[in-house]
Amino acid sequence: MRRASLSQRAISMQWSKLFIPTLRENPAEAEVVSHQLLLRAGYIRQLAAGLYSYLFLAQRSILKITNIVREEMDAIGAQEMFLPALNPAEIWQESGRWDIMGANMFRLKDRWQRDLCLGMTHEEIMTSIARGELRSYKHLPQIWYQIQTKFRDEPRPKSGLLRVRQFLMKDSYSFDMDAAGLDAAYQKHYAAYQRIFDRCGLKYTVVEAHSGAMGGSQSHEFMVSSDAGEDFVVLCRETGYAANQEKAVSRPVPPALPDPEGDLAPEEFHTPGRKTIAEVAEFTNLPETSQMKSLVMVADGKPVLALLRGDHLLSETKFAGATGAIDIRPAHPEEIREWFGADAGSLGPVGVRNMRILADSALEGRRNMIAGANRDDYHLRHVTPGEDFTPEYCDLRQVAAGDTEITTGAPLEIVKSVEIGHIFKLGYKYSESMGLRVLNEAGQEVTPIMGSYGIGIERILSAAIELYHDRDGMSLPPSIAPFAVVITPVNWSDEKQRAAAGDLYRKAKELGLDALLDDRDERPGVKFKDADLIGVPYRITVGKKLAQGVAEVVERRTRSSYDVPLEGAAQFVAEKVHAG
RNA sequence: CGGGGCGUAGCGCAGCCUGGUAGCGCACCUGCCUUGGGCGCAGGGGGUCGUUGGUUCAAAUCCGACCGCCCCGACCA
Repeated sequence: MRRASLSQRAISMQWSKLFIPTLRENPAEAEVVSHQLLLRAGYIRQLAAGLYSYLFLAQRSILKITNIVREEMDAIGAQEMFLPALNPAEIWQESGRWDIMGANMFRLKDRWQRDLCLGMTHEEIMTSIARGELRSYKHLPQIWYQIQTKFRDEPRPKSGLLRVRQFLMKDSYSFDMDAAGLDAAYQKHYAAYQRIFDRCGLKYTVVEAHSGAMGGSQSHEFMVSSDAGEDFVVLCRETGYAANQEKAVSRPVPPALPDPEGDLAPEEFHTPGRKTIAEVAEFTNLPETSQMKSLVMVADGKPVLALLRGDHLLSETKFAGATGAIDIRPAHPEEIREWFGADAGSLGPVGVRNMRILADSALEGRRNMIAGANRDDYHLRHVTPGEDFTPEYCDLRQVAAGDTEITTGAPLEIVKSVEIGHIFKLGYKYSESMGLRVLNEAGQEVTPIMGSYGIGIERILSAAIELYHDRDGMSLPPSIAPFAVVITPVNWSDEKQRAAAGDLYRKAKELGLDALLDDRDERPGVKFKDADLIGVPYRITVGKKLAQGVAEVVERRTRSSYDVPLEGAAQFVAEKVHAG
């Protein structure tokens, strides 16, 4: 006896009719967990390196994510647009990025041999729209966004959906009259991103990020800690300091041995075959912290000598920032030979005249260290910065394990992370180069200031899987899971269970839940395994307790199980889901 | 772009060294059976052995070239 109003509602999400190609074994090519599970759970299939088809489950999840993004972007007054992915070369040439992007940009020609490319981001297009239409301060501020496919010819696509050649990005762009306006737009995005990632159920950290060589005054990245990540984040639990390793600063561990006192002159000594810091340290019986590391870099074509404490690593990002150069590379061996008269392994700052010498701040105040002599197989002892050579001090080193917070000395952690969002203040880079001008109140032409804000849609899904999985599969947050609840009759050939499960399905739909009915005539084990694998947050099992009018609700993540009266089961789940 | 690994049925793999009928598990189809954690029995379908040259009477197997995919380093949502 069914209620007429309900019996009209068809069961549309019947597992037996859906395409959910789950795999019992992990495909061999998948290394990271999210990649393995996306394949195994039938979310995606690979077409080529860095190109994936999003099957039914992935698409449902992605739609949920984009809806959340859309709602929160709309809530800060951002306006959604849809821009061409296929772009003419000219617009990228205007900003200079046609050349800068190099091989990372997909390029093609049309039938008339005109150059085109596939968009990697949309600063140019957005700015070109703005310059054509925004004329007055009265038109500002504006925030425009899109959720669209981006193309990047990645040198190495990898890790499933984490690094691919075609992906979805929410990118927004703000236009303001002045820095204060940009601050406001930036803060709006910051807050919106927090709401978005909170709603997606992610655990994330907001870190200070490197903002690029041009005009970027401030930048934050939203990071999810994961071994599958490609970034390193430096965190301080005590002070709350959080920064990308590219930008992070720290107090280094003190030198293992105090420097010799006194005003000693550099003194050459023979170090046959000792090239690396470790070899020289062993040979001299002085720790790596007493060595001075000399790296020869080429910054925009000019040689620069970078000096670090022996145990420290150069941060190329910081080095680029310190030199102001765009193009950075280590010098070739022949160049080193030409400039120093010695090979890498015996290089040092003493006597170097023809290039800039940058020294990491950890060398400031040090005395009588070991450095290369610029003569093969020779080193110098008693080298003192500021006396034996004059460097420019700056922060050049990569924060290392064991370093402490720069002001308080509190311990730092270095955490591998996935970047899911990035906000940054562009400044005038595009508005300037592309000629966006508006009149201010005084009738003068001014250049609006811009911000740019991205979110990697697939990365939200991947990061959620990295964060929430166990031996049996995914356990996605209800907000982004393709289904919130699966109703599983243990024995489909049992008429009573079938009817009860159907009723539960309809009830769940009525309550606004994304429900799935597992109507397959499979063994219960198969159904349970599949439900666990695809990560449905709640399962209502209709089985042997049906006779007592009881269904079992299982929470995927905790494995908690609740015996609930049949009529109340859907409501029970709905409350759990809405409680977040 | 530098280094490493792998291409055999939808998935996971063996076979290759030592050339001679292409195999196993899972999945799939049919029937029976079973129904609270990938159940059992029986029968069955499915392969240009990545491509292409070469060696040979004969190549999945030996040699060369190419292509594709994965992983480690330089790039980024």
